[in-house]
Amino acid sequence: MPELPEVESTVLYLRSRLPGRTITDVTVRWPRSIATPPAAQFRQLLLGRQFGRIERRGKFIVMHMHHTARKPAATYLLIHLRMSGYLEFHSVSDTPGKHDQVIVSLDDQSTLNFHDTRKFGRMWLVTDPAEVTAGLGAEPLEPDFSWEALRKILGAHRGRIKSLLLNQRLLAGVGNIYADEALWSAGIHPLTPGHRVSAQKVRLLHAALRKILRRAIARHGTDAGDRVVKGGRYRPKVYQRQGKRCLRCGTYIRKITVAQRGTHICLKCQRRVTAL
DNA sequence: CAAACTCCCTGTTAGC
DNA sequence: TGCTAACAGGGAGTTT
Repeated sequence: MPELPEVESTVLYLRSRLPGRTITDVTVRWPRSIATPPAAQFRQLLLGRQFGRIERRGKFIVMHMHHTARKPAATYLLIHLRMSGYLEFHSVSDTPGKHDQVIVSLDDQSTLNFHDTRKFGRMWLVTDPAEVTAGLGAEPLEPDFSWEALRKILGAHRGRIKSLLLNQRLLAGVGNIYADEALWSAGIHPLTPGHRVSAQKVRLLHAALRKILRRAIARHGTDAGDRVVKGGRYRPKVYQRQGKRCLRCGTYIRKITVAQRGTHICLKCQRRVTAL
């Protein structure tokens, strides 16, 4: 499931091929993949446009589309891969796969295919990316994201820390894999109330988050066996390792449910905080 | 403010 | 073997 590192890897990949390319056709095979505008308009507005800068905000891919004489309004194409989406280049002569929901033809005989088995992914075409990303919280890899900034976020909430880490309005880009990895690394139990995480643990969590996210980007993300991220070489330390031994202490990794999400923990390394 | 639940989807897996 | 039901999960929305 694409999270910050997987989306960042996708962005780096797209940057190597898309800027400068012009769209010659758009085929929407599953209209609900387009959040806005309606599919026909989406296609019409994209025809003849050229790709500009490509960025990431949280788990969103943000692509600037150059304006043209006929289409002067600034336009941004945003993509959220959600559970099962990924982007892949094909040749125009290739037959689209069963799960290719949107196909964008380019002026170099290639196509950009939005493959999405579970159809949860979405694309937006807007004049201002903020229309989509306005509610997002801090970028954990931004230089100004200090441990004090994390402390301020956690200190303001009594909810379970795992829920807080997954909340995109607080932190942008962290999902189930890296939330579990960071909490294990920092030795924090996922049910700990945010405001009860000690300053020392916040420091550890802050360092762990950044280190793990950077490391995962360098490894092109995590291949969690869902084939969404092909060739990702980040190896989780606890995620999906239930029943195996903790790499730090040897205790068996447990799997529990927190906030309706599978959560992997080492009960010895991640002590539950009960004292006030 | 927090937590739980519902919905959107389909491949995978467990159960019979 | 073949079928069905449960399950996973990001995020928006609704209910408790």
